[in-house]
Amino acid sequence: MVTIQDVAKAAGVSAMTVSHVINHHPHVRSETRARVLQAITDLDYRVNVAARNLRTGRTGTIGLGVPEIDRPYYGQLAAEIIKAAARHNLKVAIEQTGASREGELDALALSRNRLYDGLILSTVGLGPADTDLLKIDYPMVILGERIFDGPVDHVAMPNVEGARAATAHLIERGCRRIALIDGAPGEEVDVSSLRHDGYREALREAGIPVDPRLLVPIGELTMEQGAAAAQRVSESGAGVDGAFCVTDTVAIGAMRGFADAGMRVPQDVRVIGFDNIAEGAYTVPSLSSIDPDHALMAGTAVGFLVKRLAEMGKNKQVAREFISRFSVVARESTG
Amino acid sequence: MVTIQDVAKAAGVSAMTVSHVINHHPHVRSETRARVLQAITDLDYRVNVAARNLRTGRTGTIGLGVPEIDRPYYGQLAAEIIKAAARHNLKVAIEQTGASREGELDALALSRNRLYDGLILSTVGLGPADTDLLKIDYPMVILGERIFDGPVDHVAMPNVEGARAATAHLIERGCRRIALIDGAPGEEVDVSSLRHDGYREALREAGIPVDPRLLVPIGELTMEQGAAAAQRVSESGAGVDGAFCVTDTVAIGAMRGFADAGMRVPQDVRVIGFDNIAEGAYTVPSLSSIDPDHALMAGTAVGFLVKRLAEMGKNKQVAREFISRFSVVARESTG
DNA sequence: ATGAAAGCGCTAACAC
DNA sequence: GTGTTAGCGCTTTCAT
Repeated sequence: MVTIQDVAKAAGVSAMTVSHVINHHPHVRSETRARVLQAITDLDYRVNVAARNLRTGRTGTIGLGVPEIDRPYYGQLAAEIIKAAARHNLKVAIEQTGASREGELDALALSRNRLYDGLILSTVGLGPADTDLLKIDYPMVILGERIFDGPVDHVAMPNVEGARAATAHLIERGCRRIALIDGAPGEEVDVSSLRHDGYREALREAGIPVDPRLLVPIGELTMEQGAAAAQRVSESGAGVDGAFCVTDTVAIGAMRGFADAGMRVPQDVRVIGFDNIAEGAYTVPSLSSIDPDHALMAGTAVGFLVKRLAEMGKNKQVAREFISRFSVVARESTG
Repeated sequence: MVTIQDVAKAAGVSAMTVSHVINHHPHVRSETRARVLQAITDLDYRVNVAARNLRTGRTGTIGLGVPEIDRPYYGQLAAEIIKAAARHNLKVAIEQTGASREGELDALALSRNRLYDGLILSTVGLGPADTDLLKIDYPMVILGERIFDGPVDHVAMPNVEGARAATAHLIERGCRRIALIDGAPGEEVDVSSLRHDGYREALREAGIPVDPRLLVPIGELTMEQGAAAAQRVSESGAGVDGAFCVTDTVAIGAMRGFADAGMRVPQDVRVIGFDNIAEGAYTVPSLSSIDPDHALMAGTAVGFLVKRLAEMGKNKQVAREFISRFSVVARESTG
């Protein structure tokens, strides 16, 4: 293995000078720099990342904690985050939390190992009760929900407003018996309950009462459970004519479930989701959705983290917060 | 920061003993071990991973190079690989190669930085011409295609056989004018050309001539291009009554394209894909596919890599190779 | 503009 | 079963 010493010897300088060249420090004569660069090329020298890490305390890698990387929404988010991180010369390691509080706490615990320079954590299981656990001196950005008051950076979706707009969109299209297919209510203030609030707001504004028979909670936000929920509400005799699904994944499942129940989308029942995953444009019928601008969220989250990294050791700054914009994407499923 | 020395002092032993305890070395008196563990707990000690890396030359992280993590197939593969790696206490960092030869070469180049202990690379752009570039002394597993003769481990799909079975399935269901929607032919022996071969074999076995008008190459294996291709072949007057799509993603797009062209699936045209991504079970109609057993492939790839890691420094072993099994998943799209 | 010294925290090799 | 020594490759500090 070629070390910085070998390069120094070959270039007739000290290891320090080689280090200066590698790290683009200014005070190196250009003639010296050229000699060093030549030696680096000749010997095919590569910095030993582990040694640099030990010395600098940085690893050049950030962690990304998501429920499961194979869910389309998180895959698309991860793709954007990896690209944004690359612009800052940061690598991204993926942790799968399994959408559980325990998994998310495990991801948090990693921070203490200083395996990564920072962590972007997409929470769905943690709640306000866990605020204290987030009070760690470690660069971290919580992604997805805005549920903690603690001094931690957030990049959030416009959950309530987006859900209200989605529901209002169905109402505009003539729906009056709108089902809400969302996560089972828990004690945590999570994505489902925020979108649940938006649904209720839109109904109230339109003067439509909430019918409990149209509230269909599911245990997991999967296509499978979305399909089962749609079938259940179709056959319940509640007279459903629209469905707001808490995520696109659930919505795609729901469209499948309605088809199985003999309901046509959008003629018999209109369906809208949330997230605007890429697949939604290609389903039959194509899926209307709320687009929270993934790329903007991903870029902002990485930007927040990079700022935190730069601030390490300095006085703690106030928590940054960003709530993404959204737009209603009307496609065939609400046509 | 608490170091191993601090723990040693607190426990009244040497740093070496603490190290032995941490690394589960056998020859430590259980009474001593207990004292050390107590000190670790009391001080909330964490190993400094960077220091350990420098000393051992291992990082505990492997790289996974995929075209794009937001494509369902790669997301599902990555999820399995992360789980399999976790069983060996390995973290996974994701590199996106953009499905280009350059991106894949970049991922390969990372090996020289020794940033990861090894690399699992899902190739779609590299070809036999790049064999020499793979002759590096670095633990690596090529995933997805079996196209190199070099001394590098492979985990491959049954591409030709799977494609033949998919096409044969369409023929069984009565199709005679079967379109092939696959990647544009290049010089590389890539996934498309292998599945192309399988398609031709099945037609030959059934005595059906290949009609060039039914061969629809696309530039990128996306839903968008799948949709465009389906529309094109529908409107070409070639009388298509079936379509084998090189991936499920393309097939989902193709079903959309057929719908846009006024063709009903499966009544007017039957469609089958390849990969059996989770979404295929929930499309309307649900998508028939070839299931190459992702979990088995992922587990085998990680297993190969772990074996290579264990062999580092020893004599080079012969390249391992594994070709996954497959099954035909018949759903509504070929009903 | 360049370099000498020191040491980041850990563990392999060996001694006892 | 436990401890001593040495050093992994790099960069911070400070000197010149």
